[in-house]
Amino acid sequence: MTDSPPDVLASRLGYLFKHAHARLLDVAGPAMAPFGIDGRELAVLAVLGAGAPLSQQEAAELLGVDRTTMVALVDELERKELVERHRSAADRRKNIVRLTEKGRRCLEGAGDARDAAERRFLEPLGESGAAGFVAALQILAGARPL
Amino acid sequence: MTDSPPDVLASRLGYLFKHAHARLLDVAGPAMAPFGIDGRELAVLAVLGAGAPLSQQEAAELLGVDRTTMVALVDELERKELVERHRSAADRRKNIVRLTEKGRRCLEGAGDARDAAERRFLEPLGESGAAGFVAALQILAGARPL
DNA sequence: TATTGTTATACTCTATAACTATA
DNA sequence: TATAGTTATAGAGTATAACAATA
Repeated sequence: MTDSPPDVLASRLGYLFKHAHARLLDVAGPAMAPFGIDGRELAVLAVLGAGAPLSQQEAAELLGVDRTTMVALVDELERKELVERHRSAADRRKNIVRLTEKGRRCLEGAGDARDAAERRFLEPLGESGAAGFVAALQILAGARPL
Repeated sequence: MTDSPPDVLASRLGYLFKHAHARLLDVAGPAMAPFGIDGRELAVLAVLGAGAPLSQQEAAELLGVDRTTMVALVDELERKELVERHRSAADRRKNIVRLTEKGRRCLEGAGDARDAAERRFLEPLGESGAAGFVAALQILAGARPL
């Protein structure tokens, strides 16, 4: 990553998104590493642990990834014994994906680590600056009604 | 892209960066398409058009891409007749990459189109909100001293 | 020896198409 | 016929290793 980019790039949103995201990964990646998962896997654990039981496809839709991508993601999480597939009794085409006890502990530990990493990442903005930034980002990401 | 993501995701910076960036591409991609280039190619034209003549490696460092990636990028821009390679007389290992007249016109037109697209993207934040957001993003991307 | 550009190669992430089993 | 999961495959984008020309 470039440390001091030229002016022609410093105002380009695409460049700024890419590099800000890369800096976030620099902080959050090592924070989650001790738990043996990365950010995408943590996001899967989070939606599975959030509330109602989900099928693979339902989880994929929530995360905005393809259902074929979800197959590999669940394969890996199952290999790590963090989730289990169960055929749905109501609709035997569906795989209900459940957190294991180990998965729940991992979600909790890695989630806390990632939250702390995000706070460190946002630190340069100050407390109110960080809150305003996240709110703006939620609007731009379409995660919040206008 | 998910339209209304669940709460467990709406506060995650990685998710927000990914989806905000995707929304930006939705707006900026079509805006640049009439000029036959994408955002990465426009970024190359921009650093080449900014000031001093650059070698491939120097341009690659400014953009934060690998020098092997730059080879393919310059190949494509040369095929479109937007840039020209010239062996440096001072150091014959180096390729100085220069904008052609066509490249300069493309930089100007596509640059304006992209600027307008970015303004539309930021519109929901209001004028001062947008300025604050970009300033914060520059800090987080390391594009601006703290 | 080190550096620039280049090629070949591989790896990650993602998407499309086709198959299976269920509905 | 349509859907959920799966597999195979292919396309970006990027990175590593090795080579030729040059320093």
